[in-house]
Amino acid sequence: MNKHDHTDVLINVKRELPGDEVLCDLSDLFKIFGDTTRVKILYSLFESELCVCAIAELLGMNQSAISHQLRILKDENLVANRRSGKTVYYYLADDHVRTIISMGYEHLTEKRETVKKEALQADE
Amino acid sequence: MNKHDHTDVLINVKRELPGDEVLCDLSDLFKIFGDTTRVKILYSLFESELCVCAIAELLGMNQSAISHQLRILKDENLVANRRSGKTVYYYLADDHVRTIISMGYEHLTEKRETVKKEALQADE
DNA sequence: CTATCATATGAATACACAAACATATGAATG
DNA sequence: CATTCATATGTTTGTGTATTCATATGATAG
Repeated sequence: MNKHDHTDVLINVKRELPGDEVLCDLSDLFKIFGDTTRVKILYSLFESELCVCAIAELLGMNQSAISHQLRILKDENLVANRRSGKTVYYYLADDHVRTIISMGYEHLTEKRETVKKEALQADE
Repeated sequence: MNKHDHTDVLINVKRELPGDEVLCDLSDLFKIFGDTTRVKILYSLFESELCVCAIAELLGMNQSAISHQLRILKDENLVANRRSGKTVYYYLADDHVRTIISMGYEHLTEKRETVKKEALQADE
């Protein structure tokens, strides 16, 4: 073997790496959070449950667009809904949503601080 | 106003909702995790730092594809690298990566258990 | 049971982006 | 300094998907 060899390291890594299906499910989950509209919807529901047209009004978007996204969120068990007459109220189905988003938020703010620091150092 | 009105609720929601830019950055961050290849790379780095071709070998993919993804991960400050001669070793730059992924993983396992329970109930 | 409001769904379009291919940079070795 | 190995980058192509428009379902009131 002339080119450099990684079999030793890879043995350990492979052992700890979850199966393909799990990793796909994981990225599929994060894909849900990887859309501005969906994040906005979820964040809005932090405060209180909302009906579809309220969300549409809030985000300045089509009712249809919101409905489509809510369906995706519901299919992934991130939101649930209850019907009251003609209107349907959506709410967060899971506290993990809050945690996951907060975690991302924290990462962002730390990153921003780092950028600030670097800018200050560059000024000196 | 005949159609139903949400101004009251929306006032509160609007007050707590972060600005557009923050929410975009947030979804952009999650978008990074929303790709199987990138999740696999990140998960691999949980164990130990790895050079590009080791990752390529591990995932059975092009070196080019891996490089492109590593660049994206680096731009988002999720991984960093060090050079040792010809080879470049990548490693996790931030412990948030572990937390975020673990959080997603946890959500998934709970969801799986719910599905199992439902299946059991359906059997009865 | 018809009209209207609230939501859902189907189809079409437009855009983003991952992977592959080709090629460039960059470091070490003889 | 030319060659080879390791990685990076530019470009293209195909696929996935968010949004919109049009329309369907579902519920209530008169």
